[in-house]
Amino acid sequence: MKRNILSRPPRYLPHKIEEKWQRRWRRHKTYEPDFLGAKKPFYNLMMFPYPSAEGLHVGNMYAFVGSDIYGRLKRMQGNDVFQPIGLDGFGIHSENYALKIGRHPADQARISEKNFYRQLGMIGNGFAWNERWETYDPEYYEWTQWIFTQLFKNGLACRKKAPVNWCPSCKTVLADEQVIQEKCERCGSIVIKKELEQWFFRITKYAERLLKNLDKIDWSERVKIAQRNWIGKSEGAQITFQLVDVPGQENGKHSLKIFTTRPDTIFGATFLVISPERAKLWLDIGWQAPEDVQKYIASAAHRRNDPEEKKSVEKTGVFSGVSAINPANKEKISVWISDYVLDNVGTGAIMAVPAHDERDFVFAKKYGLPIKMVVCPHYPTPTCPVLDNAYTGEGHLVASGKFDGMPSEKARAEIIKSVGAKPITQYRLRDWLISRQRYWGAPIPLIFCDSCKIEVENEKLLKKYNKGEIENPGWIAVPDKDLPVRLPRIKDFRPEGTGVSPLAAVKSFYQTRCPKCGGKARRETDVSDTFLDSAWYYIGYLLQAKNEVRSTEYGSANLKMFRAKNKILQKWLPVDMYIGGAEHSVLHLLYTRFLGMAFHDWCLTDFDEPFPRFRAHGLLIKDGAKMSKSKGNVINPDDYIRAYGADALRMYLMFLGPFEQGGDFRDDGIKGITRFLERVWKLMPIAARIKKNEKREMTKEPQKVLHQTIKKVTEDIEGLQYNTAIAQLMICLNAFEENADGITREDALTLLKLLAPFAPHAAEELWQLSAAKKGDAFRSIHLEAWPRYDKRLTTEDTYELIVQVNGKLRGRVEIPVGTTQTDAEQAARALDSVRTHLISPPKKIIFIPGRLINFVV
RNA sequence: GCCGGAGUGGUGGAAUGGCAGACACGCAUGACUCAAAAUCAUGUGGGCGCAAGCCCAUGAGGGUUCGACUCCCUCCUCCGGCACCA
Repeated sequence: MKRNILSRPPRYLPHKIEEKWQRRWRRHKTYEPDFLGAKKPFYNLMMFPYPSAEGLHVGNMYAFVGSDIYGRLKRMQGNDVFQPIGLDGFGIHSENYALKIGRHPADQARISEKNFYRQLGMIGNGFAWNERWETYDPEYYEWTQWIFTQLFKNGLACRKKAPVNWCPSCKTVLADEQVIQEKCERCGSIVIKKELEQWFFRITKYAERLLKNLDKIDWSERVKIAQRNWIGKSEGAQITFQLVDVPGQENGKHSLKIFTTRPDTIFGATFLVISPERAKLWLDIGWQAPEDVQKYIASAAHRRNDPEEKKSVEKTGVFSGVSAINPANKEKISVWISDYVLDNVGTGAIMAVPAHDERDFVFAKKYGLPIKMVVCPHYPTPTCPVLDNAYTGEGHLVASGKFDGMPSEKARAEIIKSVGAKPITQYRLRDWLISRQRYWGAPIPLIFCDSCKIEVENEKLLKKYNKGEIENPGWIAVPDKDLPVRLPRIKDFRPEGTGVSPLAAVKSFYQTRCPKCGGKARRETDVSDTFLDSAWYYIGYLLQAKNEVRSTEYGSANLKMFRAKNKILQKWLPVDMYIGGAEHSVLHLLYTRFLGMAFHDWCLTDFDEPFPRFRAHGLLIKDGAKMSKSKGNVINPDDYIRAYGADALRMYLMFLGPFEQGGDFRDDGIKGITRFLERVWKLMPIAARIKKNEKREMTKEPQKVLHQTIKKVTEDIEGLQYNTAIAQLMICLNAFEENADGITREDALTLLKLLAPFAPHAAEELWQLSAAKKGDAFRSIHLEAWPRYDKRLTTEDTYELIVQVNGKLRGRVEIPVGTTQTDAEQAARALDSVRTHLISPPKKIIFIPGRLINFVV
């Protein structure tokens, strides 16, 4: 084989080799780990894509290649790498497209699937194809449903009536996390609030743990910060104010609880404000409010639901006529109703301290309410400034009775005690709204039985129910043996906007028997949020491990199945390296952590953080803007792969900027990579001429560069600094070409190994041509050992000393490593440029061995 | 408004507080060619200078330091996230 290339050096023709190696790798199961026998399991995961009909775009490829390079390094370093692939094809995103083009989502899924897998195969990643699966596969969503029933049985799923986000275009409710700047995450329509009864997952039960665990996981800092903000912990107090002047009621009969993080400012609380929703509740229980107040309450509620009006930041409000007593100073203050108070935060009521809260200040100014300063930033200077906006910082208390002079931080606890308030921790995080009134999703595996509900209404059970021991009366989980609840193929899958799923019109679907009493019962017809599908997929791949043990063989015995796979789960989980987009900071990544904790608490797994290490990749943009269909700047990798080959595109994508930062896709740079690969191609036959044992006198330079390259490429891949790793490979090639006679075959093969993660096909082809002997069984370069560097060769024995005068570069001298300051100084002074600038004797000499000498005059 | 990230040649981008602009793209000139493409060679931040060389330069302005792209403060611009969260 070697002789061949010597006589007729082959040209680099990517399309001739890439498909060949992709096929061969699959046939030889090059990237399939031995799940039970693996000695050093390494789970390398990249967020799986949702198969949009347009196909894989170059941004997906960017992320996948970045993950693959890391995985390939780990594999060559001797790990058993598992790098799965699948499709997140259930859910609104896929369904909306199907609706748009008028094709059934199930049919569209098959089409997209084929196209996606074709494209994913072309990019040259080391995927374990055997374990792939799709979230809409009934075998997959059987598990999704089983997890749902587990959440239900463990008290983490509950049905609640609450004001929820409703997308008028997608005609379904959405979780808080899926509302991006008041808009639907999928279609961009402005979301409105609707009061509906829905299924929720109790993620709030885990709020503190989700927050605290962030400290122990190794994640991109920006994602941790996003999660911290989203969970939004705030510590404060619940304070009770007695109400007076309630029409037709005795004073002191009613009270109002408010939440504040600044109890220290209570002496400055000059009025209270309640949300319009809260006020409406008062009306409902018989409050005789003046007519204008009633009017306001009705209009404010309307405003909140109007997509146009809700954008307004202008605060409106009305005096309720009711007053309250400030428990700190016993002053009588007015109670207002305003839309700037949110109903779902705290108690839906606040104490307004206009001097120390921006919003209260604006409101007080507008309605001429008193502003009383109680925290002074300049204490003990008695004069406090006249405020033209609120002072929200810390200081010392004034006008606060016996607390005068106390630092505000300290006063918080003291005042809580003195007014008999309750210290409380609040989270911004809300429960995860899981129901969707749509068709294309996993049906929620619950059944409602009227007669079982009535049972709850007997006295004994009712007591339990009231104590919170029985939840969701009448609702029963579909037993494991009846899973999956198959999504029927229906003709009319269009969402109606009536608040129910299209499945609610399918009698054969919802009519069923109660698993408990056997009576007539009705299935839940909503489907679950897509994010439930993706919240456990990392386990899903492992459940697929070794194709022969598929869930069908185990029937519906899911728990048993889980246990049967336990060895594999224990061996491979948690995920060693997870890479994905930062846009999932508070969506997928939060939900997955929540489920991970639940699994752990149910003793299904022995870890509570599924992704101890996560890195967010950057965004690939085009002409400074995000790639999107609407802008028409989405790039399909197919054309580029056809023209330049997958290897060139891979390397180009990785070369255009730091992986974690992203970059701008401009195709003029891809040529440089092609040139590089062609030069590597030409170098191999030259290097092959010299065998190891007849080693010529190796010039020191290229060998040094090679070992520096091993070091740099290894470290850079570990740190996801792919752009500089590629630059170093180029430097190495440049050095090799300059000394083409001095390099050996071994040197060239080492360079190939370093190139392998980036350009897997080209590296494989050249490796097989140059390294493999005729008749040998196929052994992929990607399973070869990663090169190690010789420390002696990465360090120099002389160096260029930088010579500065007053910090300005004046020259350099070559001196041996370890030269003393005196000798270095002497060498430096010998330079003409130093002599001209050193007009007077230096006051000070800074000498940094190995680097520079600086004469300060 | 708050919280992140970033601002460096014509372009993408390199630089543990120590040679600013690695590595590429592009461009220019030359070689090869009838010619072009490809390839190879050389040059390529700005200003002054025949040259050696000198000066200026990392969004703007200050500061710390012998020395700042890098650390600190103030401000401007862009990108991303959150947004009346009490």
